Amino acid sequence: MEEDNMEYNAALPIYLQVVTMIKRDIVTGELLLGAKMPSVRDMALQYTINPNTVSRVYKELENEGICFTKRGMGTFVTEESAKVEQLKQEMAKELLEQFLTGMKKLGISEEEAIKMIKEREIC
Amino acid sequence: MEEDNMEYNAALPIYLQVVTMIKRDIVTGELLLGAKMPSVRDMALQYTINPNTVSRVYKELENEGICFTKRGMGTFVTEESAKVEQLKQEMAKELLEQFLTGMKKLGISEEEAIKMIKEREIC
Amino acid sequence: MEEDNMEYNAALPIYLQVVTMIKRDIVTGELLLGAKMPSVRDMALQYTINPNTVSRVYKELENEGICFTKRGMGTFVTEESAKVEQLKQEMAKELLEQFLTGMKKLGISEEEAIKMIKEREIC
Amino acid sequence: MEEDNMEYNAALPIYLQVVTMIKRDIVTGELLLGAKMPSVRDMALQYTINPNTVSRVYKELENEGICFTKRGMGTFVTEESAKVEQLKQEMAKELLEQFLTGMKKLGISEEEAIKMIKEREIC
DNA sequence: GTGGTCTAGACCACT
DNA sequence: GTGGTCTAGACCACC
Repeated sequence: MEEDNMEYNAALPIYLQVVTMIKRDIVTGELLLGAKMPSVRDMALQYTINPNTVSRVYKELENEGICFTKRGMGTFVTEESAKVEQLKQEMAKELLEQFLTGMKKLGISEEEAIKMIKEREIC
Repeated sequence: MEEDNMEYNAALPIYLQVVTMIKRDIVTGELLLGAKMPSVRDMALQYTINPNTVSRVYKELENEGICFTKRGMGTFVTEESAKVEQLKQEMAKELLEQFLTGMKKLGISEEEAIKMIKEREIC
Repeated sequence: MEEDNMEYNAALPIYLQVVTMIKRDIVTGELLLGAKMPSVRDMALQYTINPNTVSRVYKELENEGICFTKRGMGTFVTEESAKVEQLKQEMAKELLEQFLTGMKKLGISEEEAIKMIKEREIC
Repeated sequence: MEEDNMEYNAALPIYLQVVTMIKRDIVTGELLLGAKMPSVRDMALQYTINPNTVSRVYKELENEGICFTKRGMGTFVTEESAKVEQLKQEMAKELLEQFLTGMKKLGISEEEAIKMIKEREIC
């Protein structure tokens, strides 16, 4: 989505931030199932990071079963739609937890939170 | 709440991040209406930031009508509960927007989001 | 066991060879459950490899659940004996497969292989 | 069997590794008794090694009585089946020793090793 | 061209 | 002291 001139959060390793961004692109369909991903060198330029850091990103994504590599061919998005669906659920759940804990810190219950969503819907 | 060993986001000025944390403490009641807030020096130690940055934080909070200063006495939380309630609504709304836009990016509608909250509630 | 002046097989990445050696040390009890492992820098000296390569070794072992890390404290062997037992079984199975496929290539059946083991036992 | 794109172990001289591969081919019958072996040049291409190295391989095989050379005709596999049988036993024994010492290192006895073979057989 | 690996050296946060 | 991360630059095997 927005790669260049990215500002990286100091609290989280760059490679994990890039992992998250790529995951989002896969879930949103910006990166299609089975699609070839940018080469290590290209992505290094896109995200203005070191190629080694990109390798780490790809390795992490591979460990999680989200990508796979063909030697000499490149790195590709998994072809299993179930994997992507699982990823979507995980990311949604994380968002939801952040939201509800944030609300709880403000002293707002889940019922009230749902009510706020619905009221907003009307506007 | 949790001041020390804080990790600051490079993308946002530190003073604004501290402002948010203090607002949250006021909304949750950790800092009561009319209560005396820590001295600039003490808060600088608590948050491990520069006293000048704390001054900026207090100035910002005063501008927003959340705090007021008595010369020679210190800085105090506003005594208007309406102000705090308004603050709570603002912060809640921001959380909600973040949540819903995040979900939208994942291709999840508000209805589905609400459903997820309710399902989670059961567990 | 034998770390220094090691000769590394060109066919397999060094980091995976070291991973295997460490696994063997854990299975044989040379590295006990929960024991502190050498620091990244020490192991780099022991195995005459780069500290970064050791980090990769430790990360791989952690991914496999064989080690865990305490920030600022070091890396430790897992405390779950079940994990070590599983590791032992995996390594034994690999040895067995290598043996039987090797024998098969020589035109020797499993029965004959077993017979050879038993006959050797007598000597 | 598989000559090209071979990966050679840095710990053992290449010529000895090739010797082992050819022995295996003789034992398995891939190279028949008395058969003419490839010319030094052809084998050099097959195994992507230097012709001098092939000469050394043939010399070693001749020393072990596995091959013989007819001047001007080429190199041939021995015609003595007893020699091949002996070779087979030697290679099998080496495999077996490797297997059992490996298992011993894992703390697994010969009886248990045999049991593992049998259990595997059932599957 | 592709990714995979290794080294060297640096800085960081945590204990 | 510990491991974690990042960069820079190199060489390799595979296609």
